[in-house]
Amino acid sequence: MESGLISVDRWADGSQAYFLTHLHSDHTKGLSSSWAKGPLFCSRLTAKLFPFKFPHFNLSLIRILQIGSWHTLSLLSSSGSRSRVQVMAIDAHHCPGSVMLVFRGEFGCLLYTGDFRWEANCERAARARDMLLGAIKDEVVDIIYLDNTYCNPSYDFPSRQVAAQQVVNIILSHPEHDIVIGINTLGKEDLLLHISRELKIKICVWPERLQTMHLLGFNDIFTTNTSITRVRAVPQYSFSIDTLEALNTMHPTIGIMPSGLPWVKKGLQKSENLYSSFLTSRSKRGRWSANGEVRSDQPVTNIGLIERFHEYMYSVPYSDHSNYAEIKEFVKLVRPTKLKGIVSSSTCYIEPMYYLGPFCGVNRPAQKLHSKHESKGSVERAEAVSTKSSFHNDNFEESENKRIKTSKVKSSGFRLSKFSGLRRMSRGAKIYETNSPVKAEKA
DNA sequence: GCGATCAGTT
DNA sequence: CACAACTGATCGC
Repeated sequence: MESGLISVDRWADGSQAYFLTHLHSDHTKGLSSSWAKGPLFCSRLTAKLFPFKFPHFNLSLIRILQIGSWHTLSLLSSSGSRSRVQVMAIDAHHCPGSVMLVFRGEFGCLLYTGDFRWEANCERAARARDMLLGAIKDEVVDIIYLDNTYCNPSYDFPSRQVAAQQVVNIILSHPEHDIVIGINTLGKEDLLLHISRELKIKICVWPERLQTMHLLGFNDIFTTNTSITRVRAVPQYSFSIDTLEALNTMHPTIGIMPSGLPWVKKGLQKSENLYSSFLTSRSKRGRWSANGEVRSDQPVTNIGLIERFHEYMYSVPYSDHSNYAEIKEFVKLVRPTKLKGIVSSSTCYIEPMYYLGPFCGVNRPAQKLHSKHESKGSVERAEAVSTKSSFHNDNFEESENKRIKTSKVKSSGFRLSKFSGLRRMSRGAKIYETNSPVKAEKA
């Protein structure tokens, strides 16, 4: 394999520059405290959090990318000549420190989103949007390496703002309960801040998480003292129905999982009314206890599901990844020549071009302005294609499921080692080789 | 002790 | 069941 490469969230040998979009463990697999393969570029905040995750990391290898500024690297091609590469980091709004990366060079212009949430109507998103448009205004983006986690029209869930308010409503409807919220080592801070602000209470976290909060600059909102607040965040992995049942033998407690499982809609495109609130239907069915819980006469603004899948446990669709509509908006904004997914999941991986191909194309500014008039028509055409596609996709998923079920049956009685082969593949990409056309591969 | 892989959790 | 993000066990060095 040729040398002279750039790697993003990928840590194999052979690159001259390594980029980290954010500090979640599925993007740092292969990174360690003893890292010595080359310079590592990341945002200032990621760099600040770095020693916490990798205590003895050689910090002299870290290069900070100023958000919104072009940085120029000079890489050595195999022929010995220098090749100039420019890179800009842009806020990805996924977790603290997370960025997307725009690369320019003789290979063209590439955009690596990392994990990202592209929410409209938020100041921070507007800044990122302006930055991105500024960065690519004179470019044609050849490839987006896309966070395609929820790149499927069936993934529909509300903004984090709305989901956070849903959490607050659940807490308000349980005035006598202790509240336990499952979170990971990084991310969902905004949710906790929202709760703290709305309810005017501190949030309890575990000691390491408090350190992280302090590093992030939140000094007065969080505590490790369980006795001064009824809202507590705990590591998601250590949080189960069993835990809650045990807690409930001491004191009434409910759990909230701000993450993502059951928003997958089954009959979504059917007559199922998107706007009929799950809350309402639940309370009609009497699944909510009577005393002061969420009432059915409140304004129905929640589109995503709040699911109470256990007496003590709620699931709220608070996601740090973009939903399908947001991904679509993003692709329409950038109009890349091509898309590649950076996530390939065990089941139902859909090639992003399958749905979003219609939104790719030339992104020259003149055409963007022009397209205003025609956008309606083109969107409608695209929707038609998309709808059609989803039919095929349903079939695809179904057959996938059948296939897996079949293999399950065939090997019943065994722990399926076959499954391990189907598990999530690691993310990241080697996105540039000098002296060769743009080339990418999943790790 | 370290890294990689696998298994299992919510 | 689905997913992202994570811990923990085990193996080879």
